[in-house]
Amino acid sequence: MDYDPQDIEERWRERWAETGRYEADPGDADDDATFITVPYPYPSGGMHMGHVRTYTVPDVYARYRRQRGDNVLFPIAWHVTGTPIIGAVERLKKGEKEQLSVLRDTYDVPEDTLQDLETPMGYARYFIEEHYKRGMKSLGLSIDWRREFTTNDERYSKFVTWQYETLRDRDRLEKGLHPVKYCTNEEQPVTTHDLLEGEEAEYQEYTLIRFGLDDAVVPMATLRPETVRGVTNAYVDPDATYVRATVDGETWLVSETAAEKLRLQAHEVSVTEHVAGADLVGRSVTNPVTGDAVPILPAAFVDPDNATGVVMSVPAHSPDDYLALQEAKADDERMERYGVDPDAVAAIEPVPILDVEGYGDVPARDAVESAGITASDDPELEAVTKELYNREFHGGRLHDDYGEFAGEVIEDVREAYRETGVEAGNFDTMYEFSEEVVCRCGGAVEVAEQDTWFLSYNDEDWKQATKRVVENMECIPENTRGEYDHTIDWLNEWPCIRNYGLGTRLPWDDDFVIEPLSDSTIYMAYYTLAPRLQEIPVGDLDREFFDALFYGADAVDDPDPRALDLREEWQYWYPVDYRFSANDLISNHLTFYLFHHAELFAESEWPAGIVIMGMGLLEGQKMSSSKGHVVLPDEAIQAYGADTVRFFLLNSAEPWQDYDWRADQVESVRDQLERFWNRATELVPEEPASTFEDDRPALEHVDRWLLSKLQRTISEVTEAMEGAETRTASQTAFYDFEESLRWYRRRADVDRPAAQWTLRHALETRLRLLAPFVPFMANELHERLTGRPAEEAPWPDVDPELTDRTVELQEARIEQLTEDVHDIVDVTGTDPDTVRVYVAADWKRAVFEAVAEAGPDVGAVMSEAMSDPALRERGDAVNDLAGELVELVRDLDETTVDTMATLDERAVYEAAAAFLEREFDATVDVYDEDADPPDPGEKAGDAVPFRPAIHLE
RNA sequence: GCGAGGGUAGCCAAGCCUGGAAACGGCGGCGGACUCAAGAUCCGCUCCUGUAGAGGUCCAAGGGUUCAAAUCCCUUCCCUCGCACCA
Repeated sequence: MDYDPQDIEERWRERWAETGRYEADPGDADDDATFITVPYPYPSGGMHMGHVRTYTVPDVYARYRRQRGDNVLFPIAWHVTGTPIIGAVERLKKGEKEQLSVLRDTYDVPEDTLQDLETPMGYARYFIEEHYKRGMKSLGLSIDWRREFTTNDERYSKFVTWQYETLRDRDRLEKGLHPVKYCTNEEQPVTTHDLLEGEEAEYQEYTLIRFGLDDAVVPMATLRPETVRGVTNAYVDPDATYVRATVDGETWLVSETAAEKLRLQAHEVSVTEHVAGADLVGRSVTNPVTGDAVPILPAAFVDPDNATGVVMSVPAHSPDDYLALQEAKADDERMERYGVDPDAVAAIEPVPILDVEGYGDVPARDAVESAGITASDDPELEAVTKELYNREFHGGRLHDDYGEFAGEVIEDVREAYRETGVEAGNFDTMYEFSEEVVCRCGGAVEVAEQDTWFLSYNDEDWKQATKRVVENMECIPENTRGEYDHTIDWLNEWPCIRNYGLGTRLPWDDDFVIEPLSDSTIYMAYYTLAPRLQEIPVGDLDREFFDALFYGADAVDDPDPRALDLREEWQYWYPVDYRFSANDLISNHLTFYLFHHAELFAESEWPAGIVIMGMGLLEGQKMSSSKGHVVLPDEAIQAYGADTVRFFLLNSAEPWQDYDWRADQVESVRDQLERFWNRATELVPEEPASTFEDDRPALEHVDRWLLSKLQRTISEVTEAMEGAETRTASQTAFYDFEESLRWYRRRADVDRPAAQWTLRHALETRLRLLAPFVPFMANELHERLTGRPAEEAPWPDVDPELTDRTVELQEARIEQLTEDVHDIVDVTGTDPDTVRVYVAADWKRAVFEAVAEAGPDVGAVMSEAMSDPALRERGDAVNDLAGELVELVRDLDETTVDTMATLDERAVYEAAAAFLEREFDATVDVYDEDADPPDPGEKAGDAVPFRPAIHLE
């Protein structure tokens, strides 16, 4: 019967759906409950091959644990919180070309369905049903479908509400100011998806150095606050409009636009007077740190729309400032026009504040001079500046007048220096974007500061508790452990609410919604409750209900019995044994997951393990739905079958390694599976027999060899699966054993009943090992072979009765001999009629015994051998041979060597003579070297134990 | 810059932790068997040299440790990913 994956797979899908095969419920207390999760998909688009492995790896592990007898729960749900889906719907409604192309071309959304996607939940629902669910079912994922939910469900919101109320009570939430993107036209915060320009823009935190001018503060914005001692002058744009304004009760002088920005950034601002930039030029301002008075000079390069519109000049360390100063000095006329005394300008000299290797006293001068730059419009200036800034930041050491910071490298102390200045009242802070940002409505977007709730991931005791979670957790691969610790150390407060989006409202202020990374930290617990929670009215799911559920009957005055009932269910499944996730989520989602479990649940419910998965490429390149560079699971399953897709994904790399979906490789996998299928069906009997154990025929040497290899396969596959090494496991069960089978078919008369029995036994075992990977094919064949699906059969155990080291070693000799004869045939280009094989003489054998006795040490072997008078005579020859044999034995364990010592080589080769005659179409004669054999090629003397001499005629 | 992971024969890729095989396997290529033929299947070969199972030169580059290094150490070059308030 031909391999027809579509037919086979469809039948199993139906069967699994009809029987609810993977629905898991709590069983007996002594059951082994295994709970496996994976981040729920975010259906802002369709599922493509990049997602497929993410869900297939945990499925394979789940199937493995089930075969090992565990009660396994593998659920899924849908993350619809936040703004991406809303953004996608907006773009669709506006008829954006790019968005329509992604939907129509990349994800094949039918034309008449597009309008259903015009509401957020309609959009989400389409991709959930038509892509994710359909794809997951096609792939045969062993999911308990009764437990699915979305994060927009009202009961889920009740659960998140409980979580955030609890966190607030425990002081893990705090209120504070936070920079947000704010559209000045729409007068509201916007997200990255709302932007027309500047999606890449970053928040830059400027330090404002509070220079003084009479009674007013002139805040100079800088990213390098430590250069404050090197300021020689200030610059304003003489043509721009500045204002005198009251800012938080003080008088400030800033550009007109800066005043507006300061107002957005939580300052009280009222403008009292407009001032022309030119009127400020020529006046002097006082440096708050040094107390020095420096002049304000005119400069056209000052941008009044950036930061405060007033900049300080540090000519010793800024190439721009250095050149601007040179230009000012060279243009007396211009200075005079603005009422600046040219002599005062001429007197300005750069003031160095740090030393940096590779530059002289005045690094900026060196930098521009060595690059041959003379004008501030030189295109090379930017690169030179960047280079200098970098060198100064990473290697610049501050001069002595920096007090406690003297001698320190900028990189290490900039932040501390800044804070000291802020505390002393000399510095302030202002945010600005790194580039221009424009809203889709056309309005300018500025940085605003808004009151926000934060999760206090910076709390030291919370960090410590989370580190204990990591300590007790299994990290796969192990080298990710440090990354969690690193993230915990570095994590700061996290703003956990947004102004809009789908999801749960902040319980005490429904203007805000809890953002996606914050509403998904403990939802694994919700899986254990989801189906039965449906029976409980939403109104009953209050704080008390969940307190009773998660903290027990004693936690509340009047516990709801339904909550206590659910508590048992939760406790049965929790903790999560393995969460399968992706590398880039360590620095946020996964660590949040650990934080919240550490805080909210007892140690016994903490995450037990996380498996990190690598990412997927398509034909060597990153997948991208916007470029259409994706493969949809449906297409691939249609073309190759789900088993092929699964096997390729699991077999081409270990879960934590990156993999590359390549059509030619996938095709080859499909061919391999087909070949396997064809071979297997030849062994399927007319009537399925449940077992052949009762009528096992007498086995021959080769049969025992294959069965012994099979035992080795079982133990290797099992060990690999325990470590979630799906590549090693599938490689071993499939390809490696295939190698053994190839040899077996060559060696054995496979029509014998014993061979048939052996092949069927091996097939049955292998189907069970492969069932997690290719469940459709493995179950089908196993059922045809034995009457029950592979997944109903237990995971194979190693049968010590069938493990036979001696047989394996014997067969290895025959393989070696065959290969050697082949080599000689190839090299000589002859076609022998006679193959003579000479087994090493007895004394050589004795040397091997000495090696086995003394171990891999030539000296020890020699003293052992020399005690034998017969060997002593042969002195040098024994020494040479001992060296050779020690080499041979070095890597082998003692049991193997001892077994080798008992091997009767002559008998082994003679038993294989018939095979060798077939193989080479020649007469094969086996002789003892020391029995005076016919030796036309004078080869017999070359024989060595386990390496017989060969002569071809 | 910081943190992580890499660079292995035409391509993909194992081995590296726990030094001791020109280095698993696949794809592609070449030759052969079977066949009317094609496909499938099977068997060889696929760094260089070689009419005897061998020798030579190799695992980004350069040094070092060692009797012995793809494997350990150092230096350099190159690639990928993350560095947040975004899922």
